[in-house]
Amino acid sequence: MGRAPCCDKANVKRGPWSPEEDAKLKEFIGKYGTGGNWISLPQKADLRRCGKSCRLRWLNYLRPNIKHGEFSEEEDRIICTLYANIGSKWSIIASQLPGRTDNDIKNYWNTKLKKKLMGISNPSNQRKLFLPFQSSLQPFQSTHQSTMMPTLSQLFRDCGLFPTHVQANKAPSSLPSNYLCNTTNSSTPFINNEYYRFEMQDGLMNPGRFNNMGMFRGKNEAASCSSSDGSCSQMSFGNIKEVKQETMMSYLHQGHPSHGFEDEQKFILGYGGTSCGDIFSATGNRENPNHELLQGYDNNLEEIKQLLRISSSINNNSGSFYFHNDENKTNQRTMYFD
DNA sequence: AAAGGATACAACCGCCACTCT
DNA sequence: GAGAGTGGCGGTTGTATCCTT
Repeated sequence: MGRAPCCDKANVKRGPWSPEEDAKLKEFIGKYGTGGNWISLPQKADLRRCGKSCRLRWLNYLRPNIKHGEFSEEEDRIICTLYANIGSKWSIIASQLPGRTDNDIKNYWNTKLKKKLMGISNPSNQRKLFLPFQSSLQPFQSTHQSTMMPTLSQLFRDCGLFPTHVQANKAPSSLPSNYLCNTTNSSTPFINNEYYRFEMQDGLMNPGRFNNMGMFRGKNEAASCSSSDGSCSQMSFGNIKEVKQETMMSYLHQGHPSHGFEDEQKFILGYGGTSCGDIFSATGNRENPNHELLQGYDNNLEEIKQLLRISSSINNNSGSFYFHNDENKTNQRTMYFD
């Protein structure tokens, strides 16, 4: 037997509030306050409404100092930052935005902000994310490693991603085929038909919802999403990601199959290859010595972490980053979301 | 101009935690 | 300690409005 309803649903009005109802509620609370009991308030205020409905109407719409209308850039930033760190704790987020209600922020996130972040991810429309990477980044130089730089595995681990090693014959049968690299290229030194799954650590992000986060990178996937001028490469992660080692290593050793390694090594492929190889290293399978660093990204580490978290959050099925390098401005890189 | 789809936002629902008896 | 009552919260739905064809 379920619990009794908070009110007699047959005898309460539902749906949008009329101006008269608003006025009654406002007047009553203005005179008497809520009395610490929302359930009994409607009767006292002569409102045929559920107490919960009164509470919601007051908190979200009628109470003083409610801010309506457009969210500012600063508010966007705060919401993104907090969402990235604590998830959908709307009441906590609202507490950091005076005048905004949790409902407001939740609606704003679900209808606009999330799409805004996702929309700019499409490299084809070349819309920039809210924060372009524009800094004094140095081009990736695999021969100049610095032990001061964080490795990508560290970075991902900071964001709750960690690798677990899965043998091919133990790979789940439900593995979606489109995430497998079907290349038959056997010239790479790692053709063990091994898969790697990267999962989210519980607790860091919304537990349960993100518990199968992972990342992949492969010939096919990268080729399919590279920009036309070849200056854009991809690093992806999502819910169901199995990585074929062969695919990864082909990057490390051969470079991008469609663009060639030389052109992109210092900017993007170096980065992508780095990520794969470095994460592989956590399982003891790394062979390429030149993929250790996130060179040049140290100043933006927190931003990258934040973006990783946000992108993870807003992509239930798959997610991608695109690092775009403007060849005319060698120190400018832009990060796109998918 | 009309129809259908998309979007924005108010409101509702159900669960959980806390308090009181 | 148990159970009822209530507030608070996040997810979801309903609907008015806007946009596109």
